[in-house]
Amino acid sequence: MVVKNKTKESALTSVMEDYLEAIFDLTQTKKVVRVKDIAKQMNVKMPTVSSMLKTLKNRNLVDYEKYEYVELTNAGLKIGKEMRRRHEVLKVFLTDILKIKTAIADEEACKMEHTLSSDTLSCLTDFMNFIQTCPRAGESWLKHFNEYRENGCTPEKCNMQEEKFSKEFKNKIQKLNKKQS
Amino acid sequence: MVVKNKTKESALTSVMEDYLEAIFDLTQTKKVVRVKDIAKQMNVKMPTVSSMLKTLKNRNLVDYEKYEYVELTNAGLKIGKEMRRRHEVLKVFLTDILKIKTAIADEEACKMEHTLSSDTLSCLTDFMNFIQTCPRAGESWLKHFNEYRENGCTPEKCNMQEEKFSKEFKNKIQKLNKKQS
DNA sequence: TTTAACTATTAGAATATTCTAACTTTTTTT
DNA sequence: AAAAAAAGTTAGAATATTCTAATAGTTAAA
Repeated sequence: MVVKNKTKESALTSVMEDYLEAIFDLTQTKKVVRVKDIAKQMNVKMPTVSSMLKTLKNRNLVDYEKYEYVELTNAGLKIGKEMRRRHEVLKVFLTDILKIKTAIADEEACKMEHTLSSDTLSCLTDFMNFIQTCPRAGESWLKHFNEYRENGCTPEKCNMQEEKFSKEFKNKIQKLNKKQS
Repeated sequence: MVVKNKTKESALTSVMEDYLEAIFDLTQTKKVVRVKDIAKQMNVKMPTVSSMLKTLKNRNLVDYEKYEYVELTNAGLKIGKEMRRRHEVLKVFLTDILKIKTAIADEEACKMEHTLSSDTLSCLTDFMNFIQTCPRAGESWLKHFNEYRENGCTPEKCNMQEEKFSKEFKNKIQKLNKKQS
């Protein structure tokens, strides 16, 4: 009996990427990852997870045997981690620059992370780095952006004190720059 | 014989939105819109368009009779136009702020326009308005962002001359604020 | 250790989008 | 107007993702 190696070489779908990210996230939190956990995280039913695990296994992205724990292969880990990084970049932009609420920012980041090329994403991190570094921007500048949003138009308040960002914010952005780790 | 009104009330898929935007774009350029034009614009084959037109017709988003021209209904027009506006907002952000090349910006905008909520999108326009209005930002500030990208780190160049943006840029952003028109 | 409660799998169906191949209508050319 | 070309349609299949219902393993409790 001939058993074919069914590795598909076509591009991953964004749904597959979502599953890899979800599994990656779960391995950070839990000791072991199970079908049920993934189903909950992805907001789908268990049979859906079973079938996706088959797909991911065919592509050598997960190690999985029926009824056992789910583990990412190196290839799967790499993708899951990268999706997580993208998610974080977008989330920081949405929450810390655009001042969007965390819950919503998470949702939107989740959808955007698949659509943006890594080039665009690195432009965005550069932009955030720049905002953080440039003496003409700074924290008060962003604060004025908020006032601007709320009151309409008060840009004359943006005066010129040189100002840096908090260490927390800097660290946050710093981390986003690393592609591998 | 009973003929059901097959209007579906479930949410539009992003593919449907793409088609509506494509048809809207084509009506701006061409006198009449045909299946062939949509197929070209969407990069699909004609039968795919035929079948999508049926779907959109069932939802009362297009007026279409076999072999005739395609027209948007008011409902379809509204959606097509809104998708176009979203596309523009994102494209301006990508090209004018992040300095991404037009062709790539178009691609990415096309994918992002479906994923962002209108709240987030309006935060983004606010942000662009603010950058354009705030005396601490301005055109030279963005220029320094570019230098920053290329050379690594030269934010000390961001000094304090008050500076406004060109009228072209202002107009561009101004237009993006109107939701209806 | 047998039962009960979870957890997970298979089988089969539904939806959405796309394609190719074959056929039909419409338009243009000779 | 007949033939050729272009445009459009239908039918049928493929892929990806999801679901429900029914079944089967696994673990914990009595």
